[in-house]
Amino acid sequence: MRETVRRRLAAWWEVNARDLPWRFGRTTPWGVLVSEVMSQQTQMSRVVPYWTEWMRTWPDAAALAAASAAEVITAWGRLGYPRRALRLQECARAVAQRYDDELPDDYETLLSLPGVGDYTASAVSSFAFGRRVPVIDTNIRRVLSRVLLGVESRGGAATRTERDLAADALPSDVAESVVWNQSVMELGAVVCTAKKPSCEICPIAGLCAFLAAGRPGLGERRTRPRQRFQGTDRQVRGIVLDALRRRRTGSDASASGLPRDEVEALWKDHAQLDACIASLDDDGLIDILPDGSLTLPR
DNA sequence: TTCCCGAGAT
DNA sequence: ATCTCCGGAA
Repeated sequence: MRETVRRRLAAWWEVNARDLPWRFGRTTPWGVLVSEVMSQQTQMSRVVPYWTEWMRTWPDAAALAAASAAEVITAWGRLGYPRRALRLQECARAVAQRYDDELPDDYETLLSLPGVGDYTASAVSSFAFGRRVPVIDTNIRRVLSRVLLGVESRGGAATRTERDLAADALPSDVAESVVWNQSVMELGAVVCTAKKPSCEICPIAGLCAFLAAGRPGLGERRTRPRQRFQGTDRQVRGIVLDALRRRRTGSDASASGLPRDEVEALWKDHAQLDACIASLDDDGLIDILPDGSLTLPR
């Protein structure tokens, strides 16, 4: 049964895998790690152009380690969650210094790197190094839960049940385990999507417990109610950082920072603006100069 | 509104 | 276990 699922997904993967530039051995393990970090909570379609330009600029960890924070934050552009960019650079420095610019290949060591959590450590270990490791992301949780258990996965952190399921379902053959991880994840991203799964074109529809059960609970809210974006600190931080990025790339290149009055014009609520500036400073995403003007970090 | 190949702090 | 980090698009 599961063997049939595995075989059909592997065949489907051969034909339908998206041709992403970091797949099929066309980049280094470091390139795979960069793609995984950029992909955290971000759609692939948005990642591809950023990844391509990023890897052209900084082909390996040592190159990224030597860049300035301002360059890194600017190159991150509008990918979102810019702290990822700083952590990726911290990661690059750790790899360059501790591991002689060679990315470690085991889960535990990868997990110890900045910006690398459970998902990224297992994904890099599996996809870049061909290790047999269960990968658990939102897609794999959803697909395995639907196909094998017939129920929707819940939002939030992965449950013990889901971890056990992913470990149990992983093919014992090493090469097959890598294709399994990639094909299950890809199916979740392209076919077995959260809101409108395309069961009519799914290669394992006939084997799916969720479809057989009438897709119970499809479309129910799985995650906790999201914080509205308008008016949040996230929006304000984004506005401030975008202003600094655009100023840096503009012809009005800054030996000095963005003047205080121009900063205050970015957002009406100055209490919130000040709090956001303080948090950006805490995160190391901006520098506050003595005159109160702002710049990207040196 | 929800989701997107999550991580880190509390 | 829950919260906060961006931004784009369905």
